[in-house]
Amino acid sequence: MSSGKSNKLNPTQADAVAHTDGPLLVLAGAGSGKTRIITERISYLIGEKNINPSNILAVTFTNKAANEMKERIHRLIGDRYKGLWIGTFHSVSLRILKREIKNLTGFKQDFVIYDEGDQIKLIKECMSRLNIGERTLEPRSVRSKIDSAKNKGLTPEQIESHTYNDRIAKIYDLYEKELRKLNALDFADLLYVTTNLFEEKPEILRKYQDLFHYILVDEYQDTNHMQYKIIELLSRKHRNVFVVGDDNQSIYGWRGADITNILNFERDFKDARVIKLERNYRSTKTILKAANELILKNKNRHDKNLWTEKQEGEKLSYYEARDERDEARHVVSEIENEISSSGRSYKDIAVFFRTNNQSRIIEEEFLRRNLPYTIVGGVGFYQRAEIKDVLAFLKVIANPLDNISLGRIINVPPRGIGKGTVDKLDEIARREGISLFDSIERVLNDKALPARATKNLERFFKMLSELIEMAQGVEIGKLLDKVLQKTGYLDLLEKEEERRENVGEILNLAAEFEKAEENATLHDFLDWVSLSSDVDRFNDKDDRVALLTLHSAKGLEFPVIFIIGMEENLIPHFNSTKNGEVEEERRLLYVGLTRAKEKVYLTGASRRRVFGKEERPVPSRFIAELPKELLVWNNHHGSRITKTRNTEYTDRRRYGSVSSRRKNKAATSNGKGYRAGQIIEHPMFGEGVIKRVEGTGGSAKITVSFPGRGTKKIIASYLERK
DNA sequence: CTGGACAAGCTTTTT
DNA sequence: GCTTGTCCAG
Repeated sequence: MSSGKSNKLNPTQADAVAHTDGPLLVLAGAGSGKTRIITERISYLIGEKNINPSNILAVTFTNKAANEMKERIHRLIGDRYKGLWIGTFHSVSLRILKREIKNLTGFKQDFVIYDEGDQIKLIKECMSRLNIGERTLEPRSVRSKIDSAKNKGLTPEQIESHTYNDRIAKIYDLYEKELRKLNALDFADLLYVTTNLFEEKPEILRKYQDLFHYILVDEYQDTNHMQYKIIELLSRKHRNVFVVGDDNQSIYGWRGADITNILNFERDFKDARVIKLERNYRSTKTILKAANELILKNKNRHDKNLWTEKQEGEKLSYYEARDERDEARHVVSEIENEISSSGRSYKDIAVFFRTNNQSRIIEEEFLRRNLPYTIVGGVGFYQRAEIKDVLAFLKVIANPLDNISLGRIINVPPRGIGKGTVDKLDEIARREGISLFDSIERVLNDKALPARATKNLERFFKMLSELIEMAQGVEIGKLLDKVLQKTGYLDLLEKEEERRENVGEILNLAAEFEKAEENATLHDFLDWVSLSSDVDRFNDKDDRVALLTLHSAKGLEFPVIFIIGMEENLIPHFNSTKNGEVEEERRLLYVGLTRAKEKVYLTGASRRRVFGKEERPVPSRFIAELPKELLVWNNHHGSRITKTRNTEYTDRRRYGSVSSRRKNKAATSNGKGYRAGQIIEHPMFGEGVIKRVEGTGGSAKITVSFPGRGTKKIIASYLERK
């Protein structure tokens, strides 16, 4: 990313930056200064060409990329950039919709955004209403089918007439109607409805066509059809589309990204120029050669050959571990090596994996050896139950029509409104065609429920009404505070350190948001949260090793990288080999390799537990596709590093059997060790039995079952041994 | 209505 | 193996 150290642009780069009018495709190989081209060009347009920043639209793939660009442009031209339209496709669309959606019938301006979880809940509801069992059709796959239809701009009727299952079309149809009723838009809607708006209201389209004299798109290879459509529509008047991308890094096909957008750019935009940036400023010759060689195996690509002036550099290392534990241990010991003998810092190093669940075992090993790390993504911050709960409260306050969120929190924390009551409310809401929220009021007026339920419901309704009233005019942080208190959510978390911290984090986010955005409303905050991702929160200033998926690694760079799980069925992933998507998997690995500046470590295991079953994986076909002479091959029998061998020997004994391993864990962690089955005492909960131990020492997370009080996750230092 | 025990299911990647 | 959903006793 920061390849812009060399202060002068090379001739090709300069050519792209100063390109005059008309469509231009910049095919920018990995590490060729892609971000720099865009930021320099925007600065050039504003600074040299005196273009008004509000006439420029720049679209990126992640919020992080957008923020980085903003910062860089600021550095180049100071405050003159203000007014520039910059953001992700989703956030730009949202901004347009917030202004214009009232012009479309059936939509309201104060809509909320539904994430994947909300979608699935709603789809389940639709399915049950259509009497379609979850066994015959998986809600998850229905969701992705609906999503991909929307990403292609297809209506329920259109997919019905296609080869699609007509049941999907029926669910899709009902789902859409429900979304409108709930006053909600899902992710795909943000793009889909924007295109519809442009197509149905030519005068609105014209307004934005007039506005955007210059349009720039980053990561063009990852655009889907709707995104293409938006760009195509908006650029019809001025025709100044400047897109930057690398077809070799297209890795979001599964999410509807359409690689033909970049492959057919010259066909879609007449008189388009194409500039290729083939000089890489990031990686050593060796790394680049390996990556080039690998990607050559793909057929579907623009021709492009990356080169560099950097030195040869070290060969890639490939280690075939005994099992996933040995793999983790190898990674950790190589990292320790890099730190002690090569003088690197933790933040110079990253570990990539194909699937999130691979991170757990690495994390355990890091904890054991006390290496600082951050996990980017994973069980995402925004996916955590407590965060979703808190946000659901806010969503209901912002939009009482939101049945899905209301359903989530109506009995959280438990307040005596059980399934029976909720079912009743649902029934009334459906029969009367009103929202769940309104049905509560109805029920209370009609006194249609048993006394106890009525009382509980009344209390809840009163509380919610008060909060809704309060929400007017009060700061988001304050409101959040009140919500936590009044709903009793804070009490619920009293003993849950980690969850409380997470809730604290959302309070921080609210405060930060309010500082950054003047006069921000609750709606603005919720929108912002909906469009934020965990990668956006990744902060590369802390001195920690980064643990992340290959997908989230895109756009980043590190001196040293590890790619673990180099096995068939992992990369290429099982699902891709079936679906003929191996080329995308190869690109994914290509993305991973080209993140490295100096050194690449690849690892795989010859045994691995998958779904709790012992498997014997085969090395990834991609290993064989890398030039042999650039790989240093090692396995766990090898004698390359005596240190590795020693740890392995002791570890084999240590992990020989579950029981000996547990004993050992308890015995080794200097008196603070815990193991499952042990009886402990907690100052609040009293005696309990340990169910699970994660990590070691005082900071270990211990899952304990307390008779009569449930299972809790507790930090070890809060416990007493019995 | 609540909590706990148990079973079933599932795991690709994310704006 | 872990998380989610379901069923049952209190």
